Amino acid sequence: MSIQAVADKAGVSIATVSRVFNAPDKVLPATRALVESVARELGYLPSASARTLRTQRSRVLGVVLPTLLNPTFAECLQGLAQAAAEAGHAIVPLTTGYDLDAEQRAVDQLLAREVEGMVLVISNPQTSAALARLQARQRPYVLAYNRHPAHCCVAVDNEAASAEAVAHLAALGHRRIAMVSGTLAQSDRSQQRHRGFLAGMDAAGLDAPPLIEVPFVEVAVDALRERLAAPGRPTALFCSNDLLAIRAVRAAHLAGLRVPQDLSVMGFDGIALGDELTPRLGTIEQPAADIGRRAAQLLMAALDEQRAPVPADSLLLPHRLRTGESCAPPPDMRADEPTQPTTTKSRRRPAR
Amino acid sequence: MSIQAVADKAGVSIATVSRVFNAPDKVLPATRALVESVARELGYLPSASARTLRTQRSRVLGVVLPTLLNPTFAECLQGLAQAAAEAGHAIVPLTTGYDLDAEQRAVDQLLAREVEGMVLVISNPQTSAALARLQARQRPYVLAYNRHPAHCCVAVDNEAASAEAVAHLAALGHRRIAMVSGTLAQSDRSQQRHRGFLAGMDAAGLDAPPLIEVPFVEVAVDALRERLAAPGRPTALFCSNDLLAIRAVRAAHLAGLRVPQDLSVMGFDGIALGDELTPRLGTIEQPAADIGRRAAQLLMAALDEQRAPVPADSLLLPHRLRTGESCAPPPDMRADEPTQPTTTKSRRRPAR
DNA sequence: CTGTTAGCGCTTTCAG
DNA sequence: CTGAAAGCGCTAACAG
Repeated sequence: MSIQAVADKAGVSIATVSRVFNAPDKVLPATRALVESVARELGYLPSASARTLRTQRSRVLGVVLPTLLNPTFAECLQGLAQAAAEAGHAIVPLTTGYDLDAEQRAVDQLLAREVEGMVLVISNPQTSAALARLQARQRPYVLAYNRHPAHCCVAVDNEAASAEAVAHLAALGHRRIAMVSGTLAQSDRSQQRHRGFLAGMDAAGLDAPPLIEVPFVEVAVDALRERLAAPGRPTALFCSNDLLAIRAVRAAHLAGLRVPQDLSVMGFDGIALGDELTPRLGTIEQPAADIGRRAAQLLMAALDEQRAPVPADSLLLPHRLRTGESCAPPPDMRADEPTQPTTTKSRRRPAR
Repeated sequence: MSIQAVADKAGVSIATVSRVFNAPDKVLPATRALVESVARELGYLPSASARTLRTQRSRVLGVVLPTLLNPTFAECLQGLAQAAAEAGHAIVPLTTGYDLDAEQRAVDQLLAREVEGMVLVISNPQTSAALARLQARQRPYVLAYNRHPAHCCVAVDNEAASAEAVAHLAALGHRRIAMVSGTLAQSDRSQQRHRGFLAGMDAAGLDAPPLIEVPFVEVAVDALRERLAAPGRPTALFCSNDLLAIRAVRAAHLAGLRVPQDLSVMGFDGIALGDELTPRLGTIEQPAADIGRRAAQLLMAALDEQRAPVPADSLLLPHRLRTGESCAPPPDMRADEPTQPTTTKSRRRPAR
C-alpha cells in the first residue's frame, strides 16, 4: 500500500496525495476529499521509514531507564509515553538494570534506531560513558531523576527533600535516625539523598550513625533485621526509596518491632502503592509521571527548535512530604511527649 | 554519516561497505578490516529507516498494554523488552488505560509506525475492534494475558487458577468466601477468574455470594470497608488482582479486622511486592516476565518464518499458588485449628 | 492548485 | 571479490 497506489486510483499525482496528508489546505477541497476517500478505502498509511528517510525526522524518542520493576520508573515512563504520544512521537524504552555497560549499549542501540533524542535515567551523570557517547554524537537528551549542573535535568531536589524527611522525624522526637540505602556509588540520587540526610541530621543537632548500605535488595530484609536486633538500634529509619522502606517495615515485623510504635520508617519516591499499605508509608513524594512528562516535553520543544536542551533548561520539580502512618514519636517519648519536641534535650544519649 | 562517506574514505564502493555489515564473509578479510576501521573512526551507524525502507523489515515490535501502573504489566513489558532486545528488535509500547477507543488508536499508531508485529493485552478478544483492524491489515500479533481460541495467546489458565485459590481458602475452613473484582465487562481475565471462582465454590460445595464489583480502584477501599462492616460479612476475600487485594487488606484494617486472623485475603497476579508486605500476600503467581518474553519470542519466531502466529501456537503458562500470610483459618475455627505462624506480635488495630 | 523530479541511505541483483 | 545501478516510499523544490 504505497502513495503511488493511492495516486493512481485517485487519478492524481503522488505529490497531491502527499499534500493531502502534510498540507491539506494546499489542495482543492474536492481533490482532497477524493484522495482521502481513496486512501481510506485502500487503508493507506504513509510509510514511517520513507518519511523518516526523506525528512530526517523519525519522531521517535529513546528512553533509558534502570528498571520497570520500581513503580516510580514505570510511572515516569507512563507520563513520558503519554506526552510523547500527544505530540505524535513514539518512544523506544530500554532498561539497564543499573548496569553501566548496559547504559552504554542502550545508547548505542537507540542511536542506531535514529531516535531524535533521548530521555535517560542513568547511574551517575558525572562519570557516564553513555552520556559522553551521546554528546559526541550530538544527539539531544534530557536526564530525568539525575541532577547535574552540566546537563539538562528534570528532577526534584533530593538533598532538600531528604533533609525535610529527617526534620520531620526529628520533630517527632527521634534522635537515633539511621539511613538505609542501596549501594551509594550506584546512583547520584542515593548520594544526594545521603547528603541531605547528613545535612538534616546536622540541622537537628543530631549525630548521624553510619549509613546502612544494602548491596542487593534481596538481602535487605535480613541485613535490616539484624541491625534492628542489635543494641542501640535506631528508632527511625530513613530509606533511600520506597521499595527499601517496604522491606524495612517487613524487617521490623520480623524483628518483633511494631511500625510505627517501636520503629518509624520513612521512604522516598512516593509510589502510589505506599499509600494503600497498612501502615500507609511515610515518604517523600516526587511527581514521577510529571518528571517523565516534562522531560519529554522539554526534549520535544528543543527538537522543534532544532536545538539540544541545555543545562539552563533544567527543571526542578516540587516534592512533598507524605506523612503516612509509618512514622510516629519514638517509644521513649510516647508517654509524656506527644508532639513536636524539637528543642528538647534528650535525657539518654544512645551509645554510638 | 552515511554509507557513502565510509565508502569514500575507505576507497571502496558502498556495496562493499554494506556487505561488511550484512554479509561479512563475502568480503576479503583485508577489505573488511579496512572498512570496519574506517566505519568505527567515523562513528558510522547504518540508517535504520533506509534499511527498513529497502528491506521492508523494521525490526520493531509494537506493544499494547492497559497500564504500567500495575506491576504485573510493567514486569511483563520488562520481560518482553529483554527478549526483543536479545533478538535485535526494538519495541514501541503504548498504554490504553483499559479504554477500547485507546486500544484501537494504539493499533493504528503502531500500524503507521510499521511495526512488524504486535503483542497486545486487550480488554476482550471477543469484541475487540482493534483486533479486527489488525487482522484486516494482516499484521502478525500475539495476545498476552488474554485467552481466546480464535487467537494466538500467551497466558495462564485463569479459571483453573482461581478455582485453586478458592479450594485453598475452603481447605482452611472458610465457608463465606466472596470475590472482589473490577468491572467484569472490562476484561476477559476478570470474567475467567470469576468463572473459576464459581467453579471452585461449587466444587467445595459452597454457595457463592454476589460478586463485589468495584468500578474504580479509587473507591475500592470505601466500598469494601462498608461491605466488611455489614452483617454476614465474608471471612475470606478472593480478589481479582493483587492491587485490589492490597486495598482489601487496607479496608479490613479500617474496619477493625485483622488479616488474616479475622479476614483472609487472597490476590491474583503475584506481583513481587506482595511478597514483601506484612502480611505477605497470598496470591496466584503468574509468570509475568515470562508471559512477555514468550509472547515476544513466539511473535519473532513467526516473523522469521514469514508467517503470522496462529491459535495453535498459543501457550498456556503455569501458575502457582503462593500461600503468603494473609490467609488463615476463619475466626470461628481458630479455637481448634491454630493460625499460621505470624512472627509479628499482632496487635488489634483501632477501628476508624 | 497540481505535476515532475531529485534524492534521503541502504540492499541487492547483475556484471565483471 | 567488488562495483554499478535500480529502486524501497516519500517530501519538497520547482514548473506550469
